[in-house]
Amino acid sequence: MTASPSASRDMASSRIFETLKQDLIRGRFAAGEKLAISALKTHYGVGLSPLREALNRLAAYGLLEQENQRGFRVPAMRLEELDDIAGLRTQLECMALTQAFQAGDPEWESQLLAASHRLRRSDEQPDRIEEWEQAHLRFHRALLGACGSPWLLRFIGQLHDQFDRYRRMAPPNPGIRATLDGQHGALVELAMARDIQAARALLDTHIRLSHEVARGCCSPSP
Amino acid sequence: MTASPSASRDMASSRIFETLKQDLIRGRFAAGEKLAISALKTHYGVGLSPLREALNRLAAYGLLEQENQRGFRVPAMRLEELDDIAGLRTQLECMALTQAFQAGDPEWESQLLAASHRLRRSDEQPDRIEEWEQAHLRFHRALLGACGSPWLLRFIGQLHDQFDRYRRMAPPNPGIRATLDGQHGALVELAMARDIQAARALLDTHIRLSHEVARGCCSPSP
DNA sequence: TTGAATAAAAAAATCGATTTTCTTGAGATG
DNA sequence: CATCTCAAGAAAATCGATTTTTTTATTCAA
Repeated sequence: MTASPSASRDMASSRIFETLKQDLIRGRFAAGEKLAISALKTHYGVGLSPLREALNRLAAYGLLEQENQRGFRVPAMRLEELDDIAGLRTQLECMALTQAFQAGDPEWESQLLAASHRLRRSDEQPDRIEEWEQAHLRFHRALLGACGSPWLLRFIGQLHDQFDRYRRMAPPNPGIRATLDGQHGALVELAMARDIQAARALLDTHIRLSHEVARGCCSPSP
Repeated sequence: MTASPSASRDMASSRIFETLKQDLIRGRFAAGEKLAISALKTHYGVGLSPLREALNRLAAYGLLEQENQRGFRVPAMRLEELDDIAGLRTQLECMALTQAFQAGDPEWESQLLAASHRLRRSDEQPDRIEEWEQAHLRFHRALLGACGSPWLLRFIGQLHDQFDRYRRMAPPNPGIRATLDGQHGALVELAMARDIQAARALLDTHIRLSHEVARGCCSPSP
């Protein structure tokens, strides 16, 4: 039973893709920074070919920009783009929520309860940020997972990654954060009751509030 | 003044990406087919590295599937997926249409009229399919281009490419096609009048009708 | 005949080196 | 003093060869 998360069965290009993706979302590179390919090569200990393939995939995904013969660059942080991402995310997630409520079966309810429980546990461990991030992402995926539209879920996931790049750059706001944490539980209750109207309103508020926090990404963190 | 469309200033990987993308949408590869990389290499006359980078980008874009250590495969045609693509495309395009009508300025109107005119000209030349396809794509882009959301436009473009792969595989239907052609002109009129309600209804019908045609992709063409 | 094991062949992924392109800065020119 | 030219250096893109993995073909045992 081999169950390592980043199995070495995967290709080097896939492994470095996932690693770089996480590092980009976590903000380990400066916004607007030009990536020095040979530096990445030595830093991550991979060859040139798999590295370049990963960079190409990330560019197609929207987490990097490729300039003509000038390599790759981390996209700049633009408040205007964050607003676009957040607004569209709200609309797509509300759309998916409605469909998930209509199509959700008992298995979906179970998965949602499980994801909600894991997230609540992570809320209590403020030092384990990466675990909370994973639990949070999985919760939102579980909430909408039953919507029945793979393409909608794909786009929502892509927007979520983009959004998180901004949110994780912003200074934390414990007050708002507590509110957001509570909303996760409330969303589950509304899901069980299939209260579409209230749930849409709450999800809208939830993303809008998170958007407000993320908007701090461009101010200096004191 | 050098103005070639596929300038050789571009990297080989970008050129082969565009070429392969078009060939995939045009259905030059069988659905489900496994791509023989060395065959592509000789057929397109490119090296291995730029080719693999292009394949990786296409996989991230959704026009290819990458299997773990087994290369790349053309996605199968599944009616279920076409329905997903068409349904989501309808919702996203109607969303963008509303925003474009609200934000559209005189420049947008001009571009739309120009694109509409080019498309009507292409309608009259049934032998030049590729030119019509380009004019058609540009018309739909012009219609929604003023919506103000780059991410929404990105997703719509991606869905349009996916949709076209199915539509171009389906046998043509001259009757429906004539109706669809007429709807393009009607959409322009409604755009000029900023009649959001009617335009949304018409765009919905337009995509639904095109969807019906595309659904023929899996039947044998007699 | 079926099924497992394995060796040969084919294909994919990766590496190391080369070619091409961009960037930088010194020196020439107006 | 600003601007231009061009060569040296750095970086990116590409090529050819090697390594790894999968697929196919074959043999042997049940």
